Amino acid sequence: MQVAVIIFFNLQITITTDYSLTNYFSSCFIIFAAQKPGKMNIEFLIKSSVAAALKNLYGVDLKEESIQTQHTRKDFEGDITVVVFPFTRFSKRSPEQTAGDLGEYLILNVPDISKYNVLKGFLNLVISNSHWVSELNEAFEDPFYGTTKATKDSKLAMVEYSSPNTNKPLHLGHIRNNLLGYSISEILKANGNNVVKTNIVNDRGIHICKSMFAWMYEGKNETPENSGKKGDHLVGEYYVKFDRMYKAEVAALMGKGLTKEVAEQKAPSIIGAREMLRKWEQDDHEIRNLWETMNRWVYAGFDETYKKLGVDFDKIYYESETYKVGRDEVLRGLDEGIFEKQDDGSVWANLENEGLDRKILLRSDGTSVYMTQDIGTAKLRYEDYPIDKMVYVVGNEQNYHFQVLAILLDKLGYKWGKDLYHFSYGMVELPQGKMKSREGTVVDADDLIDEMVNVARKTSEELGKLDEYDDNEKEEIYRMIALGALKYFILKVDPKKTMMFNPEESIDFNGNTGPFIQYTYARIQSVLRKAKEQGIKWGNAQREVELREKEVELLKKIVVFPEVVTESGKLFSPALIANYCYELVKAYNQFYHDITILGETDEVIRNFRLVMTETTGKVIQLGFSLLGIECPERM
RNA sequence: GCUCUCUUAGCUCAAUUGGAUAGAGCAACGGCCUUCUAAGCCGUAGGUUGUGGGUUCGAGUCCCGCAGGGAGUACCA
Repeated sequence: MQVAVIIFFNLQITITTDYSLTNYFSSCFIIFAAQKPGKMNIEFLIKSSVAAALKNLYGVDLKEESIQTQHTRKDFEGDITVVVFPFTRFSKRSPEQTAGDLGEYLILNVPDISKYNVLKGFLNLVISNSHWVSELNEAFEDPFYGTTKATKDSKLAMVEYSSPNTNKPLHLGHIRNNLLGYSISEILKANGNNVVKTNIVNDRGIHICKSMFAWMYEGKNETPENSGKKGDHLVGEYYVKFDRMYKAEVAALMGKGLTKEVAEQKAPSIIGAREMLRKWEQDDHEIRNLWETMNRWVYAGFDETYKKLGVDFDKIYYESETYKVGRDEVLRGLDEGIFEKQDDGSVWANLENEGLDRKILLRSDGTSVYMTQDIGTAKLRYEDYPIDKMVYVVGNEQNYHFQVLAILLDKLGYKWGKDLYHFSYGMVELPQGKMKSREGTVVDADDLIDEMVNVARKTSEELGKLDEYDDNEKEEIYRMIALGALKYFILKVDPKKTMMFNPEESIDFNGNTGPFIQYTYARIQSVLRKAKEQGIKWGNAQREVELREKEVELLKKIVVFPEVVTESGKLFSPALIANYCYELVKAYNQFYHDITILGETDEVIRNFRLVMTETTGKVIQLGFSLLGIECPERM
């Protein structure tokens, strides 16, 4: 039986006036996976034994959580290290002596500890091989090793990601968002949560009106069908055309002596687009039809890109369906005196008491802004689902927006308002700096994926390992490798950090890359295939098998996988999974290089190596599935 | 201006959240395929963790100052 207890820490109650980011958005979705009864995790066992030792030796009561352990560094002998500095105040002895006391106690009381040594204030414990082997057997037997299945009663997390505007195609920035959103969802699932993946499509607003305006004036009835262009790209072209038109008009007006500010308001194209937005909100037939048509083109394009990326959604919200709910909420807030109306008719929230500025909620012409619809969307979602945790995967440029959103929802009386979690990730930069559509430096998602596939094809053909496959199978493998490279490259870096994407260097398949890890997986499958061909059968390893150093290292890497899954769930970090997979694979390749598997004549040892090989493959696949990366059987 | 944030090897990133001698990959140089997939393995070289102080048994990590990047502060989304 497997039990998972999930506890939500609500960190905001203590402070009433401080609305700083840390209070709202520090990771407050903390998961505790309970130990399986009878199968005590070794670190926990050591912690409780240390606690008992401290009580016994020095008469102090310390909780297990306050005892620090870590994996012993490679340069020292041992597997698990207890940090004893904090205990010297109780022992009134030197760190070395204290560590020695504890070591003696542990070796007498914990059978799985075979040796210990002391260095300064560090007590290094050597765990017996038989313990590691029995953990390996558990991993070997469990097809979902390291993960916890959700039940009907598990907590429900809703994860919003992607959230495109419908006026232009997806680019590199969206790719990071989509990969993070998908991966975070998988990681939360693996930690025993129910997850609803959702997408809010920003299908209405001034941006799409700009594309519509340009299409009406310059479009000549161009459609995806008659032009052969992908729908989202076509609409994006008109957005760019609008921008050019607008810039030219502003320049012309400034030439006539208007100031920049006035010219920007008086340009005919922007007035036209605004008029379209106003008509749209009034349900004008002609405008609505054009809007529907152009959005339909865009969705067809997006679907293609999502499919290529391998991401999906359980529930899609459209801003056009939620903004009214938001507007009603704002008007209710106005009635209740939470918000205020300015003379020109615009509605504002005054957040000066919270240390922030005033924020507009409705324009003077009555139309909604981004914030308005986000209020409505949030309300609808909580009506539609019994959400325990709402996660927004949105770039850190919107930190302020989400800080304000949480406060507004709180002011509107929603108790969950302050529990919204903004999973704030860093921007993607190019060697030339930020991506700018006007300067043509945007890396288009479709182009990038196609380019990655081309490189994968070329590399694979040079290596010539897939020659006996037919073309369809080959293309499928090229696709897996290309996406493996792209996804791993992006997910291996800490989501919070700004990352650099160099299109040339990112298309590398050697070293710390997705294809290297996929390659190791393929290699493992090859060994297992050969074993089967030779009629070899393998099963649970014998506990008393003799182990070589590379084997122990690999073994220890395999069995920390569950810990990594838990940690990545707590920290919302696919990067932890990615970096773990790399370390695991590195350990496997060293083992593979130095030690024969099928060539081993001692059947007990050969069996152990096969169990370890198969389990490594499984863990790679499980880990990569949390990143949304597939593993080919051959490459 | 104000708020937030970042700065680790030539480049791209790690560092078990305050622990031991700061690690990988790429790039450079040298070695290993008659043996389970060389998209691999091994080695050499590369660092005053931007800078100055502070906190303590211990700081890349926490606090304060300075320098330099980035983001936000819109009737944009």
